[in-house]
Formats: sequence, structure tokens, C-alpha cells
Amino acid sequence: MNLNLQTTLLGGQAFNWDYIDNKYYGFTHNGLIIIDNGKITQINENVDMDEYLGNNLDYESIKKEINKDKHIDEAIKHIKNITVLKQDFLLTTTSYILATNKNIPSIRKSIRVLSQMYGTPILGTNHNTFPTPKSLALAPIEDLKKASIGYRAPYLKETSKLLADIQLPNKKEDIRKVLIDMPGIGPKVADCILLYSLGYLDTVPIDRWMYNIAKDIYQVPYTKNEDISKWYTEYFGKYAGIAGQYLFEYYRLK
DNA sequence: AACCAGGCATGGG
DNA sequence: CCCATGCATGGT
Repeated sequence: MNLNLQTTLLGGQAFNWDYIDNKYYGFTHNGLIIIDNGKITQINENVDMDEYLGNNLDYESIKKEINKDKHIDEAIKHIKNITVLKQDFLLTTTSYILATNKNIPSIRKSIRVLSQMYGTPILGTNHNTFPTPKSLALAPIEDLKKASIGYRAPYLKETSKLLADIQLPNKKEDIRKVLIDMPGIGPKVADCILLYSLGYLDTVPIDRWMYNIAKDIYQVPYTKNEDISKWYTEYFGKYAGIAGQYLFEYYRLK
């Protein structure tokens, strides 16, 4: 499959990729991943890129399975070949704590400032690594606020402490509870973590966009986010999270 | 300038 | 349990 890297890497699910001179640069806790015309180079990193990009799944049959109606069909046709990434758990969790009630450009910017402050330079590049929970846990809150994260700063610090030596339970619902107990993590962020890093592809995080899509396009009667999320999962099935990603990226750009 | 953003924590009913 | 409100700050 000819992946749509533009929307997949620079859209709403990852904030650690830059697009410079026709190349994608993704900074991680350890190093840098470069994608140049499909050729992947990793600097001080060893990510299974097929798994990361979702290339280990049969997206042609997944797209058939989730293509339940004309709305999702339209989204699939226009957005073309995005996948749901399987990202590092700590990186994803850190990112989405910062993402609450912010727009995507602003989230990206905050993460870059933090990486300049608390990441380490990647030799031979202009990038810094993505800050680790350990480094963020030690940072003064006033310094964290220099990244324009406002009231999220104490959440980031406290949850980073917890993340530094976390061990997750096995079942999805148990993981979700553990995550929601952490500062700055509610149902939406927990679901993003489950979907974008832990492989629970039936999960549909509900933000304003996904809420409005359910109400306006699908005429879903429910008003609570949890009910709408369940509706998405029941309607689209085990790959509902992928369906949600197509809908999100399509209707967000409309 | 006003409104919104991949929401969460808190307090009151 | 449910709902309302405040929240820092930047993007549009």
C-alpha cells in the first residue's frame, strides 16, 4: 500500500514528525527516524517500522470491513491510505497530556519546546530527542510552563513521575482505569493511548470533532461521550478506531 | 477581537 | 451519579 504519510504522520495522531525538504523526520526518546521517498533511516533508534506504520495489517480488507456507509466511504476515498500508528507508550501518553483543549499546531509547538529543553541533541541533526518521563518528572513546573502548556504543567510533572516506573495491567478496561487515575488523563486521552500506542484498534476517542460527526452526520441520539464512543465501536466493529481516524481527518479538513 | 482547540479537575446538586 | 464551570495559552 502506498501510505499517506502526510496525513498519517502530521495529522491528529502523532506530534513528533516534521516535514522538511520532502523528508519526514520523527524524533523519539532515543533518536531520529527519517523517511525519504519511502527509504527509512534510523539514527540511534531501532523501531519496527512495519508495525509502527501499520504496514503489518491488511488495510485493504480493513477498509472494506469499516466501509459501512456513504459517509465513511467518502472519507476513505478522499483521505486515502492513512493508517493508525502504533507508537511508543510513554511518548504517546506524554503527548496527549499536552493535547487537551489545544489545537494541533499548538501541541506540536509545545512538544518541540520541551524537546529542546529536556531532550538531548541527536548528533549530526538539528533535532533533539523526545523528553523522557524521568527528565520531565524532575523539571520545575515554572520551567515546564515555558512550553506554553499552562495549567497542564503540574499534570505533566506528576504523571511523568508515575510513568517513570509504571507497569500496566493486561486487560483493556483495567489499563484504562489506571490511565484515567493519572493527573491530566481523562477518558479521551486514555482512549488515545489505547488506540495509538497499545493496539486497541476498536477504540474511538471522542473529541469535539468525533462528537459532532456522530451527532450531525450519523444522527446518533446519545449525548454522553462514553455512549457515543461505544456507538462507534459497535457500528464499525473491531477496527472502529481506524474508521474514526478516517472520519476525523476528513471532516476536520472540510 | 472573539472564539475555538484531539478535555480535565473540581465542586455542587 | 450527573452537570456546570474554570482553566492558560496560542491559532484562526
